[in-house]
Amino acid sequence: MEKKIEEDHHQKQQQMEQLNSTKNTETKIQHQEDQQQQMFQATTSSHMANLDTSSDHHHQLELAGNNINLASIFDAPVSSPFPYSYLEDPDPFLDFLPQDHHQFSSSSNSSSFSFDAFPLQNNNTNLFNTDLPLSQPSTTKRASSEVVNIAPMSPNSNSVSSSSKEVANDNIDKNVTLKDPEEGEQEQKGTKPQRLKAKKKNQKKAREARVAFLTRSDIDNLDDGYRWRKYGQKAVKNSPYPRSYYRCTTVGCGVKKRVERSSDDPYIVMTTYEGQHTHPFPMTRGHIAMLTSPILDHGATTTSSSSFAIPQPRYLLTQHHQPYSSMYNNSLSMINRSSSDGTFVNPGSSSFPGFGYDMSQASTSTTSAIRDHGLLQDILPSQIRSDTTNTRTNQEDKK
DNA sequence: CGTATTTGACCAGCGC
DNA sequence: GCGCTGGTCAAATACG
Repeated sequence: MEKKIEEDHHQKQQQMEQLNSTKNTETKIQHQEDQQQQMFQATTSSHMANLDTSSDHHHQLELAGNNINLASIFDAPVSSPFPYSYLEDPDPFLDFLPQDHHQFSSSSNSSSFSFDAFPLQNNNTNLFNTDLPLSQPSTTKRASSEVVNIAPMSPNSNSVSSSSKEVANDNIDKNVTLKDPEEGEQEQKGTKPQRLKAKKKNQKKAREARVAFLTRSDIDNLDDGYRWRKYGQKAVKNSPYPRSYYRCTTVGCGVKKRVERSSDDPYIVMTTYEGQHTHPFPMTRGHIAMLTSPILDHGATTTSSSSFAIPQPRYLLTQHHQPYSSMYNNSLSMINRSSSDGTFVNPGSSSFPGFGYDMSQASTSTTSAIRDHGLLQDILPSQIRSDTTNTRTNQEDKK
C-alpha cells in the first residue's frame, strides 16, 4: 500500500514533468483502440481568458477566445445541428466530441486545472459527422467507431440517437430512466440471482444520456460539487491508467460518472457523466459566490481553496470546462438554458445528464434567466452571458 | 463506528 | 462456444 502510494506519487511527478514540457504546446490525444484512431487537438489560443483559481488541484481555468461551445451549451437553438458528436467507439469514454474546429486553449500553467477542448481535425469529419444516422440498431458495439449523431435532432424529439451498443430509449426523454437506479438498489438488496436478473433486465434498457468532458488536471476525481462514491475501477485497454467508476451518493440518485486519464496525455482527465441528478445541486449559494467572484473579473483574481468545489455545470457556464459533449442516445441537447438558480436546464423533459436536477419547471428562457437575480448571476458574469448569446447568434449565422 | 475506498469476482455483450 | 472487455457488486480494508 505504502509502496503503491509512492509509486503513484512518482508517477504523478513524472506526469507533471511531462505536462510542463508540453504546456503551451499543441496537445494531442490519440486514441488507438481496435482498428480506429481518433485524434483530437487542443491548441493554444492566443485570445483566451484565464481564470486562475490558484488552488492546489484546481488551478488555472482558461477561456477559449472562441465562445462557440459556450453558446452551444447555453442557448443552442433546439432545431440547430448540435456541434458535438458522440463517439461511442473506439473509446466510449469520449462520448462527446466537438464538431467545430474552433481552437481552444490548452493549459499554460503546469499547476493549472483547465478545461480544454480538443477540436476535431477536419480530416476526421467522417468519424464525427453530425449527419450520421441517429440510430443504428442491431449493430454491434465494436463493429465500428461510430458516432451517434445528435445534430438533426430536436431535444424535444422522442426519436433517439443510439450508439450501436445502446438501445434506443424513449424513456429517457420521459424521465423513466430515473427509476432505474432505485430499482437497482432494491434488487441489490435481494439475493444474488435476483440481482443478476435485475441486471439483465436493466440492460435491456438503454443507458442514460452521457456527457463526457476532457479536463486538464492532476487529480482524477474532480470535485464537481456532488458527492460521489467510488464503486469500481477497471484497467483500461491500451492505457496505463485505470478507469474509475463513481456513483452519486445521494439516495435515489443514480447518476454515475467514470473517470479516466488519457493514455497519451496523463493530465487529460476524461470524465463521463451518465444519468440525471434527482436532487438539487448541493453547493450553497455562498460557495457559488466565492466561485464566481474571480470569474467576474475574468480571471484577474484568484480563488484559493483546494477544497473548493466547482461543479461541472459551472465549468460550463464559465467555459472552464469545454465538454466534448453532445447528445447521446436520447436527443439530449447540451445545456440550452440556465435556470434562474443557475442550474442547467435542458430543453424538453430531459435534463443535462450529470448536471443535475431538472429545473425545467423553473426555467423559462435565457432572457428571463439573465434578468433573474438568482444564482445564475452569481455564477455567470453578465459579460459571459452576453457573449453566450452573441456567440449563439454567430453560430447560427454560420449555419 | 460510520463512511469511503479497494479489489477480486462476476456477468453480459460482443467478436471471432 | 470461447475469450475479451466493460461494467458492477460486495466483502475486505482504510480512514476520520
